[in-house]
Amino acid sequence: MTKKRLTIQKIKILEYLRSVKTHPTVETIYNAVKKEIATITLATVYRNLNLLADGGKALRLDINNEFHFDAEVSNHQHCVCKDCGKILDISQKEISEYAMKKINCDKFNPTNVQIVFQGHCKK
Amino acid sequence: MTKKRLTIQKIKILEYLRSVKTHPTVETIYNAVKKEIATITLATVYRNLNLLADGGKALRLDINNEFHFDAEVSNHQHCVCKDCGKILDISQKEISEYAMKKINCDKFNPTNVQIVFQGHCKK
DNA sequence: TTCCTTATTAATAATTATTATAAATAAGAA
DNA sequence: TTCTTATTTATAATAATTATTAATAAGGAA
Repeated sequence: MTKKRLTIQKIKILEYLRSVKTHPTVETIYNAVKKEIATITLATVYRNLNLLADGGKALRLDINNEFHFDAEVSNHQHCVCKDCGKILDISQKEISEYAMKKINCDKFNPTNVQIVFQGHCKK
Repeated sequence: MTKKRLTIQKIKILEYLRSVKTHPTVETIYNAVKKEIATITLATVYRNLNLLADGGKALRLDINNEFHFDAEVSNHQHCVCKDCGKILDISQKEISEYAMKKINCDKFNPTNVQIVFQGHCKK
């Protein structure tokens, strides 16, 4: 029962994350928020992003061996280019819904799906 | 056109990976193969696993912020427990097939999907 | 408002995962 | 067997993430 406190660090981080439609890394978010809170540290950004993810207010994507965050938590999917690493959004709810509806595993209780298409982006 | 050479390191790594149905990390694979090739190094294991993944002979899964490898490359899905990090296999081809059939993005050419269910394992 | 408790932050160090480098080794063709 | 060079080993370097601790500040109580 630890009571959470609302800090400007939390506010600015979420504010930034909601303002972009990219899927920024912690480093990118850190650099952006630093413009408003000059003393903020990477550890603070990490901590708050993890809190957001744990609280269901953001997605934490494990892509290209680093974390990417996304404030859009509704059913959508991602495409990752094997060549350049770029991440694209897809919004076809039916794909995620189908997966959640069909999955059948007695040893596991699924709460959500992450669907990542791999391939090549047409530049 | 670099001609690949078949080394015992490559052979033993793939052999081990095919012998397990878990989703070992590089470290785990390294420790296992080390029992047969005492002088093998982590870098060699990394290099060969990445070659396997690039060659389509293994899956490289970005889970819990580290790589997990899987010699089973056919259409299957994974479940990751948010509590203990355990990875379970699901084999419902229709789920991946549906995703590949439905995806519609003019900016991207998908070659495969990785579907990861998140939730809680029933211990 | 002021005071108090303690969650949170900043600053820093430590850890962990992964990749790079260069000399030594060994596949496989000649 | 010899030769070329891809691969390995050993090691160092890098990059991402987490841990530690004293200082700060959120928010409830007086």
